[in-house]
Amino acid sequence: MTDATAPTDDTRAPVVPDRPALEGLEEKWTARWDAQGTYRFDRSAPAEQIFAIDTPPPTVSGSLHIGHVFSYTHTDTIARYRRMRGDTVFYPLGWDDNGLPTERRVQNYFGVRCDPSLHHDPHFVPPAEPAKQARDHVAISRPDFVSLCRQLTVEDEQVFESLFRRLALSVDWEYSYTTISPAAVRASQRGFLRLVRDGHAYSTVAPTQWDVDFQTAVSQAEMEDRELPGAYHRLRFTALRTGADVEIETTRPELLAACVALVAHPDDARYQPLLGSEVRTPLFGVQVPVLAHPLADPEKGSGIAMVCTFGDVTDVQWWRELELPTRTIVGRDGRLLPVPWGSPGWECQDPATATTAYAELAGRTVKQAQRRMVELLEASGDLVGDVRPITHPVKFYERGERPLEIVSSRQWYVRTLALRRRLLERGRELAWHPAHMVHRYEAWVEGLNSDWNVSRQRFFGVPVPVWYPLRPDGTVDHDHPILPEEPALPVDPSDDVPEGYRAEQRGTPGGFVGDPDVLDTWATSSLTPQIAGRWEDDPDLFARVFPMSLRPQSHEIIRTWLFSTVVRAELGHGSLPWHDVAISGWVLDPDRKKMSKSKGNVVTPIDLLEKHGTDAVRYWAACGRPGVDTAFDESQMKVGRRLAMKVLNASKFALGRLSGAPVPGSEAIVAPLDRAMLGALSVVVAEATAAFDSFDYARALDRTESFFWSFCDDYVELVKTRAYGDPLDPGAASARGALGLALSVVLRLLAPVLPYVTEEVWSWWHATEASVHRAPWPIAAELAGAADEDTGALDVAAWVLGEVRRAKSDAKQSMRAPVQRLVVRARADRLALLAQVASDVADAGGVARGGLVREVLETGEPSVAVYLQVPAG
RNA sequence: GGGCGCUUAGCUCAGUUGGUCAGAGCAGCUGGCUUACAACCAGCAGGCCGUCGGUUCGAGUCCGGCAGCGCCCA
Repeated sequence: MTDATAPTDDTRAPVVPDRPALEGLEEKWTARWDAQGTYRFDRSAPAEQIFAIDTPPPTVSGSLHIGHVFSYTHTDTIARYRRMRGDTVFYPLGWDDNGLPTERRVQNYFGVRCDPSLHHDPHFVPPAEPAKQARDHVAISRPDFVSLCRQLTVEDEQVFESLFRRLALSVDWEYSYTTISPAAVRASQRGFLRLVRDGHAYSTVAPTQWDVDFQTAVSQAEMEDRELPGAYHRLRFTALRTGADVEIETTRPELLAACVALVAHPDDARYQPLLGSEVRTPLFGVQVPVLAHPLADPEKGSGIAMVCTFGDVTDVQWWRELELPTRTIVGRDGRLLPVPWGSPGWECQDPATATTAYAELAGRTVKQAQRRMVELLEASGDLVGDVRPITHPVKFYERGERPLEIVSSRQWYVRTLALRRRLLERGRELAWHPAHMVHRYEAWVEGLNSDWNVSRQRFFGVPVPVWYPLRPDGTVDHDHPILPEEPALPVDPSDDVPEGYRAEQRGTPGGFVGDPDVLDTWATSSLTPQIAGRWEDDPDLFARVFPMSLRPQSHEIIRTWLFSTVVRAELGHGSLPWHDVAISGWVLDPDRKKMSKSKGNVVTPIDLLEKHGTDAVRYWAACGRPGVDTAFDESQMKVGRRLAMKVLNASKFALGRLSGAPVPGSEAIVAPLDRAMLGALSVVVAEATAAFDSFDYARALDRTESFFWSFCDDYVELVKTRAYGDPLDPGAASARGALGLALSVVLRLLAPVLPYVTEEVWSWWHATEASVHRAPWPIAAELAGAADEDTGALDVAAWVLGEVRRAKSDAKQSMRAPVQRLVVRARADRLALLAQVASDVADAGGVARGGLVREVLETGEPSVAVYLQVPAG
């Protein structure tokens, strides 16, 4: 039979160490929890009983930092709370091994480079001495490269896992996953193929943001603006009809050869006569139309702009909406391509002149070409006036070093633009903590300007599971992709052969080629609920855990991880991926700057854990309000350590009073002081519970902690004399019962934040196999029989005791100094309360027998007069 | 340029429906070895709650302007 009011049936006579210590608790309990399966997920639980957490999989090739400790602690407090509330918590942790960071690490570590055109070599061994220079790296196939990536990430995962175990994350490690495991690749490819099947994904040639160093396409979510110096150059075009000059301003004169039109605002009177006519470009003598478009800003430069293939996203828009031709001159390596002047598409006034001029530019990087172009224009007299330096935002890949170029290339896209309205609705259905974070999501969805490009021209990642037929002439037929059957997944098209083909047909006319690309890492990470829940591989598990309960994450990846996960759940499952989202803030350095390696202000988490102890570091983390950026503050960890020590010592006192005689039940708790204390605790239980229910671990901790400190400072001092009395005395029995009950409740309230010290104390008076982390969360009913609703008795007692302490301190006396006479003047109702606790107050204050005097006060301020051994005044 | 958030004691921060809300901890100062705790305890001092205006009987608390900081987006 279970009894909600008696959750600690497994108590036993307390055995309290002589000198309790924090040292050694972490090793001891980490091992014990592991051995006992304390945090094991019970997969037989019904879905409605499961609390599933979609934990961020850390990038293991990145470095561990204090931000991990911070945000993962937040999640863990929630997990522990839900577990104590009786939920079956599904709390797996994955490792994100995908993507560029791992690739670069492997290249340098082994001295290799991936060449997707090569095939798997079963006898491959990495070079004994990795070459220093990238150009000397050994070229290997994608499967061999990926295998090296796996090899290295396994080691990295160990480092993370040991930190997280020490941090006491109550994860069930049996359910760990990696984003590059066959199961995750299978899920990712299956998800992609279903998007293709359902028409949510398509491939097309389109202008694409391109990083010229990484040689890959980049999605909108991976781009950022950086302020760079630039300059306006005023270029002179010539109107064909009149021969008049037409001056335009551009920050990218090197793209002049790619010019396909000029545009002006339709209402701009200056250029209305020109609209519909043609002008000739300087140097190359190309005829281009002058067109109208509202995006041309009359205020900017000369008010008329040059449209190129493609200088920026506005060029793309003009190209698309005005149906302009393309003149591609920037190659994928960021250098200017050769141009066949005079041939179709490159018609010009005088091909020989154009060729001569362009010869100065071809093969140069855009930056070099710009310098040379300026010289050429100056020489020809087509550069008008001086260049005007400006600072302007330029698009970069977030990991890149050179500005993105826009190139036309074939990519796979997921249709997100068409989904915008639905995604906004989904965002509003989610419960956001804190609520205002929904704005980040909405701003992002509303600002979407392209479908989600999921192709990446990388090697280590999930291969795009697609082949293409080769026509008899050897060209690729992209319109009839060959898709694998799901049971064949995972596949690597660079190595596997599609149904109906033979390996020898790869790359031959009439044969096939594999898609050389991999999927965007977010295309896989967006499926973490599906991967963790073993979607399709374990339908029973998946049905129980999906949609999940909670997504915890930080705010800077709302536009990437959160957004893409919502997209995939919507397109793949017609649901939200989770009900609640809890956003953690950042860890700032003491100067309120973002912590970063380049600033040298990063602290190694493991050192902190060793220096202050896990509970202390978790305390600091749990003080950081949900969603609020928090300063890194070691002094707060010291406070956490004091709190942990206090738990040990206060428990030693309380449990020391409980040994030797049976612990009284609620019915023995009769002293007004005790009942008032438990009444106050009852309020704290309600507040902490409400706070945790809304994912506010910080508030729950705040309430519990402030109760606990005043419990120690005031209540324990007030009750001490009774607690040391004969256990058979009713006053002593009441004190012992109250101490036991309060300690039990407080330990459980603190357990989510301080897992080690609370477990240690719990073990002093509970059965060996019991864990505070499996104990039921305290509820009001436990206290109901022993608590009085906020009578104020404890309040009055603490007030008078405080006055006594002040008097002794003012008199520079020891707190043990006896008090001859204590006169309390207050209203009658306060005095009535004081009467209930008078002996406790007198005992705690060292007041002589009969020395406590109460005087009723009709008006005026209440006061306490303290007469020490040597009467003052 | 648009959006969101922040601005309370030297420092880090609480203050949830407007009425003991002017608080906590740290740092500082002064005392105290007190049978849970000296890695401790007790006490003291500390602020026109960024600024200007508005609503109200009453405003850190609501509204608007401004300034500074941070982040997101253009």
